[in-house]
Amino acid sequence: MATLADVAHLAGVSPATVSRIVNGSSKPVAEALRLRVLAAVEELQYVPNAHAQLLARSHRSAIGVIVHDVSDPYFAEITRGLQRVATESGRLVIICNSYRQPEKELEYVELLRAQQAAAIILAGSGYHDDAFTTTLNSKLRVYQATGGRIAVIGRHEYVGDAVVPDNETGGYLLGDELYGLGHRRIGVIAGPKQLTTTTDRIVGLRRAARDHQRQLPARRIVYGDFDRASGAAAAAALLDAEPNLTAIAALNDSMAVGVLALLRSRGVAVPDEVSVVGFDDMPIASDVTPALTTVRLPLTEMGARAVTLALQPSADGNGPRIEHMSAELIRRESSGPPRP
Amino acid sequence: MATLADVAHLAGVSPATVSRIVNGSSKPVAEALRLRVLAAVEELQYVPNAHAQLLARSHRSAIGVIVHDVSDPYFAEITRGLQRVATESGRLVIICNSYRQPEKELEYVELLRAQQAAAIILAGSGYHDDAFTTTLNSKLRVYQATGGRIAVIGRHEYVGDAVVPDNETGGYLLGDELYGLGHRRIGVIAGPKQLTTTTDRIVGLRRAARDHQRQLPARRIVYGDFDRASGAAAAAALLDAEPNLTAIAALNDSMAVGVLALLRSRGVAVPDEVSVVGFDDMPIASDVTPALTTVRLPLTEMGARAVTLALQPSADGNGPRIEHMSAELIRRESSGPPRP
DNA sequence: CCCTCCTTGGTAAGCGCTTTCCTAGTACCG
DNA sequence: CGGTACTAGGAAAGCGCTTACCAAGGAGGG
Repeated sequence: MATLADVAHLAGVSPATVSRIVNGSSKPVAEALRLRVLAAVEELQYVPNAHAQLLARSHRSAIGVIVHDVSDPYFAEITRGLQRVATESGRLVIICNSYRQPEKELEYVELLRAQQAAAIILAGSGYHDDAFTTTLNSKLRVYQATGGRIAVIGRHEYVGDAVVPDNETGGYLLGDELYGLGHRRIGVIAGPKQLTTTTDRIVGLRRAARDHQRQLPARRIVYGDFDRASGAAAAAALLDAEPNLTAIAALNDSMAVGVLALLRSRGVAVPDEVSVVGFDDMPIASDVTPALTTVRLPLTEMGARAVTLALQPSADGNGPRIEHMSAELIRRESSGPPRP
Repeated sequence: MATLADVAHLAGVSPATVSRIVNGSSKPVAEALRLRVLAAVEELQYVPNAHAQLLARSHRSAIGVIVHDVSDPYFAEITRGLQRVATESGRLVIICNSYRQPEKELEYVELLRAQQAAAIILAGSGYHDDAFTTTLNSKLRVYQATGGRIAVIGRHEYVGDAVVPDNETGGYLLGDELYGLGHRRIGVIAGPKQLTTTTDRIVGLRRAARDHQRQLPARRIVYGDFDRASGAAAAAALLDAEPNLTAIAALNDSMAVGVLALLRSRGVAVPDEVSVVGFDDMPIASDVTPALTTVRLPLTEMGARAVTLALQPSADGNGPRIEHMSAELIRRESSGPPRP
């Protein structure tokens, strides 16, 4: 691998000069030298060693993002927005998949610290696990203390700025829609119990029930894994226990798609016999039959905001900034009034 | 940020000792010192600077992967397999999205070289653009010359080892299925013309036509973008031009889903009036109605193989190794015999 | 014509770590 | 008890780059 010194030697100048030319430093350099050096760079196919640069400059540049899984469309969207902004300011994005394992998140915070990341973006739901939250928080605080910036997407119990989607309102919109259509016996397929996303959405659903003078009994809530298979399984369990449900609210679209598949296999018509609604408005929501009524979250935008938040230091140092992102009901064909 | 020297100072030992303890070097260290150092590490929340380590060790560790877009399920699957293997051997994976812009690929090769990546995995289709191919190849060769390893997924015109999915056979399987069912007028919705993936799949389709004593006229091939919207648009164009098609083969599932949506909107029954087949067997293929007949590629496996290939130096230096991954027809409900 | 000031390029001191080589201390043998 | 052979820890030389500081030379003014 060609080094700065090699280039300097070939061009017959000092390393300092090469460095200045290659990085476009403010220091003026004679045109003749400049060309000679550039020619040497080209000849040796010189590319500066990013690690050495980082070490010498000692100012961080990369941005780390910790998600449950990038291949999940939810995080893919967020990551896309995030990458756009980061790339615009010439920063490398390091993507870390925790696969919903809390310990992995801790490891990754450490790794990003080791990588001298300028900021860590924590995307995805938090866990209801106080011990873990405390540990993570203390690790984050250490990172912050050494100048690291932190932004969190979709949870709020951590240090650092936050972009929070309005999960509670989203749940409310879904509940309001179903109760408004006249449904009375509604089953809910929630995500993992320990995720705050899950509980927030349920709280919204409950509030809608209350507003419609109904209630949502705990036995009608089944917990899944936010994936398709668990959606189908949960729907089966729900229908077996409560055969006369008229609507099922799945708390994300993947599970809703699973519900749709199960209902089809049992010959249950949607929405004529049972209405189904999802959450997140993933691309798939509009591709299934019937197209899914769901709640849209501005995911790309959320990713972009998180980076922006992380990169621009808070004007005044008073406390973390929080940006709320609103949820929106997308009405499609999978929901309708219950059969009389 | 605490440094090695800080730890050494706090523990009252030399930096060398701390380094040895922290990295678990082979050199034996007295237990008492060891504990004192570990305590200091804990107290200062010391994490070694990865860049400094890299520089000092001067041996590469990260793996770079260049894909069109990770949020595309096709690449998401590949990346997942790749990450698994890479993480097992303690390597950082740097994901680069080219968004199908050739220049971006060149930039990323440079970036990965700067990052001292141990290997570059090039995933996704190549381009039919000789100038570009030559440039990329020369950049890759420079990288290779300095000890970088290269593996390529799904194309073969480059230096380095390759994992190639059998696109041609996949196309053949699709064609064989449709012609075998009795279809005679088949429309094809291909991907971008300049991608080798597209042309390989078409070649397979043509071979199947020949084997069935038919042919596939160029006017029945429309080129899309591998995304849903272009699938729908292409299907519309195809049907307007050739109203009596009995089958449409989309060369990936996203476009097939678009086709399905368009047909539904026009009230065309699938597969009774028109059969539809896709390619890739993305998760969505089994979620749409009717579920999509398609061709499965072992994507996760391909990602994993690519890393393995890249990391283990070829036993004998004779030429790049090529691993073929077989395609498999997945028969679902979207294809059937043409209406008599 | 001399002195000063500015311009341009070079010198060298790190950035935080690893690792080779060395030294001092200990154990063991004759 | 003296000498050899290890052993455990430290000193220091880089890894490839940036940048503060310095020096030399030329221009311009008195």
